[in-house]
Amino acid sequence: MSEEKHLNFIEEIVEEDLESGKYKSIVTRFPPEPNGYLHMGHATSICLNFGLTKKFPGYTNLRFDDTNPVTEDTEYVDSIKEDIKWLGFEWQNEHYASDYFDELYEYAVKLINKGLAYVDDSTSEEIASLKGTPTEPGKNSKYRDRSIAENLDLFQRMKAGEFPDGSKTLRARIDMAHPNMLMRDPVLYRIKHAHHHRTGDKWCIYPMYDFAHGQSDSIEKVTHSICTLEFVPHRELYNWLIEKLEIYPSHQYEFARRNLTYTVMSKRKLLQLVNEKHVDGWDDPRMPTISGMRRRGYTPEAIRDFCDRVGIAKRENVSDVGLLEFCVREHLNKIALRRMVVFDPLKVIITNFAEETQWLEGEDNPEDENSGTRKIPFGKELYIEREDFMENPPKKYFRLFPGGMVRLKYAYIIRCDEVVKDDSGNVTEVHCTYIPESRSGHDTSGINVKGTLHWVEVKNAVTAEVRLYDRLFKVEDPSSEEGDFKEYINDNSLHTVATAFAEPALKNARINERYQFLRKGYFTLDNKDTYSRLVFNRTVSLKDSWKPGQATPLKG
RNA sequence: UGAGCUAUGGUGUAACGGUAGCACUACAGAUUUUGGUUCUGUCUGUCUAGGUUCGAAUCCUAGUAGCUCAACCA
Repeated sequence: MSEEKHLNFIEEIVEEDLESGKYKSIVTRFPPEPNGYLHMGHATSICLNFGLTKKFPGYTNLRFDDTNPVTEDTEYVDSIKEDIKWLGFEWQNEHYASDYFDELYEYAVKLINKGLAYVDDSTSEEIASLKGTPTEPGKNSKYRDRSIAENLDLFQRMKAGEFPDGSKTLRARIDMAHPNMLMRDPVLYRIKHAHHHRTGDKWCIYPMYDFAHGQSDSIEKVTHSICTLEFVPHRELYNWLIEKLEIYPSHQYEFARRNLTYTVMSKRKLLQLVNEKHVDGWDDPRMPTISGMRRRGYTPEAIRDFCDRVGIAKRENVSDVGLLEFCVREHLNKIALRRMVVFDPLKVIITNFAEETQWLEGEDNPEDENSGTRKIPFGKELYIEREDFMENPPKKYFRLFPGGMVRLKYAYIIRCDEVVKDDSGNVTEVHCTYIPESRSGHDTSGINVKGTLHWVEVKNAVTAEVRLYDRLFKVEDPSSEEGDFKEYINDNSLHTVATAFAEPALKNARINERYQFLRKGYFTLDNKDTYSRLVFNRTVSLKDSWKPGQATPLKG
């Protein structure tokens, strides 16, 4: 009884409808248009629609809203299906609005017969100018009062291909003075002699969104048709058509689309980024697309968790991408294999260590009792991170400095004895001694050090390319800034480390496996560019709460 | 100058006439062989003005602000 259920407003509606007996079970649908790739905004909708029928009895369909053949393609159909599956959802039925073209045509004839639709010969410019404006009523088209017989004949001939593109439309006959502009005799059908990805050349007239979406919902007996806020004005037309057509009454509900800080979310803008080569493609790891996030190493669990935490409401919002990153870190912390990789090497010579390599053991994941261990080579010559050494450290510097001691993770405590520099004063090598009694797990030295560093043995190191991603934009909300959103692109959103040095266990890295490079962040193998070499994408950095002091950093 | 939608900390979201809560962020501390993780604590909020009520974030009225609508796109 003490269970807390923070239902969002749509779940509340569903719960009421179920409790009142209006429905025994519900039907929802995810209705993408196959003209682009899915992004984080779609993920919200997917989680909502599919989540509803996980929480309540019923099922969810996948339906492609493919009513505009000139922009749509099977390539997108395939990617959309892959993305939904990857996110972890299964649809009950796979439908296409184009499957209903025959029924839709009959619906149109029915409307004509009721005197509720007419064929208009006006050009699109004429239709636009007679439409009025939000503050002024529109005017009737001179074709508005054609006889039913003439409309029937004309519409049939439109279908038969007798007229060229754009020469005629079928319009609903509602009210040109209606305060809702969508009710001012909306276009229902237009002529397009275009090849459709599924129906081929069968049709040369295609229904508009408003004459396909709601009707498809109705045909599929969708109970709760959920869409975003910009469709609110369409609801009146949605209901009008269902009423006049006397078909199954699906109901439309609207929620606010999800925006994320430091990115853009409209298909149009994402397409621009792709076309103008600001990114590497739809699946560039910096893109907020599902495929981009997948390539970057985000997990479906993390994305679903994010959608849950962020919730659903009706007000405009821009969610903090930091929360998404939090969800990603939280999941990855539990599953990622720990490995050591040095990005910017500084050579360390352990002067009192033997020539032979010693193989040490390291746990794969301290957060997971069931995870295994791997062997790590330790030797006389090591690499540490250049930024982990400072000749003149600030206060509270836990890392290595002359005379200072640190632990090398999984290995020994070392003390820095000597710094070797080149002619221009850059540090080229650090000479250290190790404390033999300080081996990890067998430490009897009694020495306590503050810092623990990651490292890689030179002799057995494997090389890898590492790609470090940052936010795609410099400002939180590029779309709301002055001027073009592309002016705010972050030029440093990708930093490539051409040659990083990794411990040998990473030779066997597998696509889809997640790694935590100790003290560096979470990484995964790139799913495209890894053929003969290792390429890692940084999924997200580790949280870093250390604020460097005022001392000057090591140069070089 | 029409119609519609929305206003709760920095962000997102609860509270359904009865103690404004949760999460992220930020900050402080504890623990730590990752300056990670974990744990503890702190800061910050009901758009404005009236009204109804014993009591209002919630209901009413009027403002204000933001968003949407004039594609043969979805």
